Amino acid sequence: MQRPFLHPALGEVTLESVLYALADPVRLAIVCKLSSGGCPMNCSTAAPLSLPKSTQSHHYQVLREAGLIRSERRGTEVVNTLRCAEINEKFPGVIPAILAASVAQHKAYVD
Amino acid sequence: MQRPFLHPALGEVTLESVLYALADPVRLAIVCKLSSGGCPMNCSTAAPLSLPKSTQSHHYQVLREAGLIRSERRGTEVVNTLRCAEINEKFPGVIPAILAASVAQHKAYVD
DNA sequence: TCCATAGTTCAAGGAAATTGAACTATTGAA
DNA sequence: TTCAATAGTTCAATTTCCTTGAACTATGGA
Repeated sequence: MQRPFLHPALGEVTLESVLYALADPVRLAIVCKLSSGGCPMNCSTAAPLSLPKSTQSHHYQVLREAGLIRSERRGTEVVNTLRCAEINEKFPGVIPAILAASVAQHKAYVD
Repeated sequence: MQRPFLHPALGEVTLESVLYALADPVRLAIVCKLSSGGCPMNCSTAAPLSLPKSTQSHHYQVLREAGLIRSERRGTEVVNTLRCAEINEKFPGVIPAILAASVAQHKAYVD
């Protein structure tokens, strides 16, 4: 058995660490993908392609410790779900506004 | 004459750099203070006390380059104003939600 | 049992944050 | 005009953080 994942309680989640986690383009992309996917996703699926696995692993750890995702082992893979609903209770509107802005920004880039 | 401050055009402002700038506790505090003050404020006034001036200067530079503040020299001091209205056009709701969450977080800490 | 898959951990190199010290620019007073 | 005070900036050094290759662990299937 590998060491279990540690998830902060909602009370331990700070605005600064949430913003810090989302400030990185890779992590924001992961969160957007998890959000748009609608269902739990393993690490390789949600992360941008061609990113070294060790780097991916690090980014998932940051997202986990910030309280943004919950990770569970399922066989050989790790399945991740967003904790947006919880965080939205504590910091109303923050995550939805950021996700919407991220989508809008990418649309603007394509146009 | 000192070199003039450079402010990115709204089109150059990215969500990632805005979040990055706000992810730091000192910079978030500066933005909150500028927001709650309602009027332009010089650097020393808006920054937390006891922070070295060189560190303050660095944080203001990050805020400026992220597009969050506009800085103008007035005599010996630099007067800073928030660019929230502009950014709110580009990324609706992001800044208000973060500012509200920051206020709520500090209230919760006091309680 | 052996191999492939999916991640983790560790260590090293490179990039970024913090801050003391020296500097610049402006203002006001003598 | 000269001097001193005020408000920031710049530079350089230290420390701290990020990225990633290499080696490793754990699970599941052939």
